[in-house]
Amino acid sequence: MAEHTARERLREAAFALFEERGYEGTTVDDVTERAGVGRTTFFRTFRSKEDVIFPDHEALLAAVRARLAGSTRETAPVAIREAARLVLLHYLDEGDLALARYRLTRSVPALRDRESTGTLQYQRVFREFAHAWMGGGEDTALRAELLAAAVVTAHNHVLRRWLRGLTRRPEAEFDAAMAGTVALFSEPPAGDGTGSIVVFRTAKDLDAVLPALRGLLGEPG
Amino acid sequence: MAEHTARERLREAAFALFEERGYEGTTVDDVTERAGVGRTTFFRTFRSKEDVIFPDHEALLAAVRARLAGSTRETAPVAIREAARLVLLHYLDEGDLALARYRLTRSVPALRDRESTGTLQYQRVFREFAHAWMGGGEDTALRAELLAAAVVTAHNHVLRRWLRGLTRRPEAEFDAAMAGTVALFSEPPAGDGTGSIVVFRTAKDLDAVLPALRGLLGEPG
DNA sequence: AGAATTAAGGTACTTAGTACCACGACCGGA
DNA sequence: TCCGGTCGTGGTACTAAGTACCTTAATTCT
Repeated sequence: MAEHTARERLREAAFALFEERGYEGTTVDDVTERAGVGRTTFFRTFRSKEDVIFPDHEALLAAVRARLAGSTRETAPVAIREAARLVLLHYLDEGDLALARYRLTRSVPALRDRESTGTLQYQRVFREFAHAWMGGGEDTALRAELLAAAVVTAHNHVLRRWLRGLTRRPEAEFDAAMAGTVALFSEPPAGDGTGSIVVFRTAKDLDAVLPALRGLLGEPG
Repeated sequence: MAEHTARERLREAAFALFEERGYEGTTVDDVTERAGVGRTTFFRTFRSKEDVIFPDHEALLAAVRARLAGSTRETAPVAIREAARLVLLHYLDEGDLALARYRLTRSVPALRDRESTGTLQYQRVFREFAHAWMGGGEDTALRAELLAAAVVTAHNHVLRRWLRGLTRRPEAEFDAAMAGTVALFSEPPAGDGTGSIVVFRTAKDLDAVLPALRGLLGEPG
């Protein structure tokens, strides 16, 4: 179990050096030297120099996939919210480490790109499950993609606000943002296929139109 | 203007070799050898080995930015649609080249990642302009992000369908997809701020509720 | 024609990442 | 206790992308 120690030492050495000399100004040899391990060990522990910044990305992605895989069409909305929440909570849990990563990804284009592809992997997972839940047909492909994009975007938005210190209640904000966005793309009622989704704007107040709407829709008991 | 020739020769040699031996199995030296130019010229013409696959990404991004910059809040929806359409048309115009790129990006993870970060750059541009048009406040940041994500997602969806040979009318599909998505995120009517956006589902037919809706909303002349 | 600027090639170097081998610790079995 | 295997680790050597710098040919301006 010296693996654990080596991994930790490498990660700490890397973050420290990246802050001191910058990411590009630090070589892998510098990191291994400070960590007191061999160069080979670095590339055995992390696939690449960038990977040391995103050490548990794969695990987190797998967790999201597992959370979604354990769900069905009926529980899809809550599964999606909770899977995304899983990611948020992971970052919140990291604390300072997440902040250090944020500083790096903001200042180093290569790392920002790397992080972007990471979030797109989440998006892809959400899309695949959402599309499967929608039946997998070509007609629902776009909606699944839009849903996945919206989920990831909303998550990243809240996460970024927290990383910038703009909120102290990230979970609450996340719930609010997620509820608003997922609702837009959720599935129409299954069945006869004659239903409609209506989106409209009005200059009137919501309370003014609500009673009439209820009447219009029949408001079944 | 021998620049043009060298650039063209490099691009053709690169695509040919990538198809023959695969992307990873081809070195930059291989490409320059077939193109009959020096190695230095390659890296002067393209910033990296990956760049040869996406030669005019920067120019296209600038075109999008220019199209958006020449617009105002009032014309925002059409500007966004046309800016995105600009990108689509560029790819349609490329024809076989776009198809070759698609084959490569599908099979080589590094290239897929690279393309992803490219699309995210578009998304970023859309977001910035959309957010500015919404006033730039924190309260509209999420909506701007969602809008940008939706625009890029819809564009990519249609583009991919065309690349896969699933449609012969990409422009028409694009217009349809774009109209549906942009409408969801467009700005509420400016003014007193008392208006509402209503989204609801009904099992009834659209025609059945439409007359009542018109009456409800006052249908001003 | 001669000088100056520009485009291209060549050489040498740095660094990420890979392949392969060697050494030592630990561990089960004879 | 010794022996043989495996595993974690380090070392060496290599490939290939990307950079820095210098040189040379072509073109243009005076």
